[in-house]
Amino acid sequence: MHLLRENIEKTIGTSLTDDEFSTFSNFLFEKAFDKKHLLAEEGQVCQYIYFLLKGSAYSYYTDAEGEKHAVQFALEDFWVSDLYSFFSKRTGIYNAETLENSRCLVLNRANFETACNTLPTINNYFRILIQNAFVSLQYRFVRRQSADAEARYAELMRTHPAFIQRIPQYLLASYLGIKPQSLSRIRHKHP
Amino acid sequence: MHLLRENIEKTIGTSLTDDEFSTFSNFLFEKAFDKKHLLAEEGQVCQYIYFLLKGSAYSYYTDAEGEKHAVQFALEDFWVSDLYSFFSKRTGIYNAETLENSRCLVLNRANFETACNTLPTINNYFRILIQNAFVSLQYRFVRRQSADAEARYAELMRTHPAFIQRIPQYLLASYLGIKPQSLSRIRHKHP
DNA sequence: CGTCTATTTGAATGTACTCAAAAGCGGTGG
DNA sequence: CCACCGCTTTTGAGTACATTCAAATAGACG
Repeated sequence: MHLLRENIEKTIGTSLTDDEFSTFSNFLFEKAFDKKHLLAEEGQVCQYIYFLLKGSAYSYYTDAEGEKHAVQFALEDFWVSDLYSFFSKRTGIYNAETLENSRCLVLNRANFETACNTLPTINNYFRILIQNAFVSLQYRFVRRQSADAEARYAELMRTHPAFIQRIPQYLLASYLGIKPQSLSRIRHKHP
Repeated sequence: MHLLRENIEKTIGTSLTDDEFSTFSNFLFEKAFDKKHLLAEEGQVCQYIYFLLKGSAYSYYTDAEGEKHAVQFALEDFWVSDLYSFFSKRTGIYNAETLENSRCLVLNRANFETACNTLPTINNYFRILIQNAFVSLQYRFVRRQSADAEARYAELMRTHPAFIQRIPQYLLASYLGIKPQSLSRIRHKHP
């Protein structure tokens, strides 16, 4: 729980009062999930977002051929969900699932909206969080367009070494937009 | 100006009071720009975001080889800027420039922050705006990973016909992550 | 252990790229 | 007005990065 408080304070750049945080934390509940548990499912309207206290998870997109494409990885201190569905209330197009046994703080949409509308600090927190997510994704996108697989992998190693350690290779490949065979060849060249 | 008000009301799903809107509009000023005017420049900290009242603009990333990659197009009713730099206050890595002679509403960062911190409705507006931008970009990203150039172009035609009309082909190609020659070949096949 | 999943390696293939050049379009000035 | 210039689009031929298909090896889990 204090992991979330730290995350909020780090994100907005100021401390929370105990009161503010405790008000917000009443909107959340803690829950443990087994490995491979589906947190969000394509075809369902996604009702929750999850803050990882322990463990790991990822979200992915399944294309028409049934191929899965990793969208986001979440380790401790990350939020994960199908944000498309959560924000738009529409049928989900992504899946999210745990990679390890995990403990999460869970926030449902009604509470998310109430918190945003009644706690300016929290509204701010989520605005900044999503701003950061947006600029990160935009950068990942332009690198996907402009750099080859080898350079993108090198960049991932540099910026997210924890992913390389904890996420299986075929998912890292998918995240980079290549096939597991290609990533294996890249790793072979650069030990 | 009323274009912005409509955009806000459409985005947050409720109307603004005249008072709220007029308070917010005091943070903005209107400005005309010639075609090819740089709105945000790589290497500079980006101080403004621009809401297009008339005309068009786009943002792009320049890679190590000097190749330009279109990141976003903006027509009337769109915001455009280097959001990475604007939000983070860091040296910009994107450029933004007008494609036609344009009129914009300009919002500087200090005013953006003041507006977000003093006008809950506006904070909400920008949070939802960026949420929408995020989910759109995420979808564009997974389609980049999972669909070939032809399918991505067909999708762009369907979802953003106005882009096809008003944006030069070499920029559309770049936006799709392909070369102008390739887009030309795709268009040749599918008239 | 045995089975299932993940990773590695090899060879052939394909989508989009590069290089190259021609044709089309648009604006500018003589 | 049209001739010219620069920029955009088209078309052709050869190429490359990553893919597909295939199979062997390695690793994880019950």
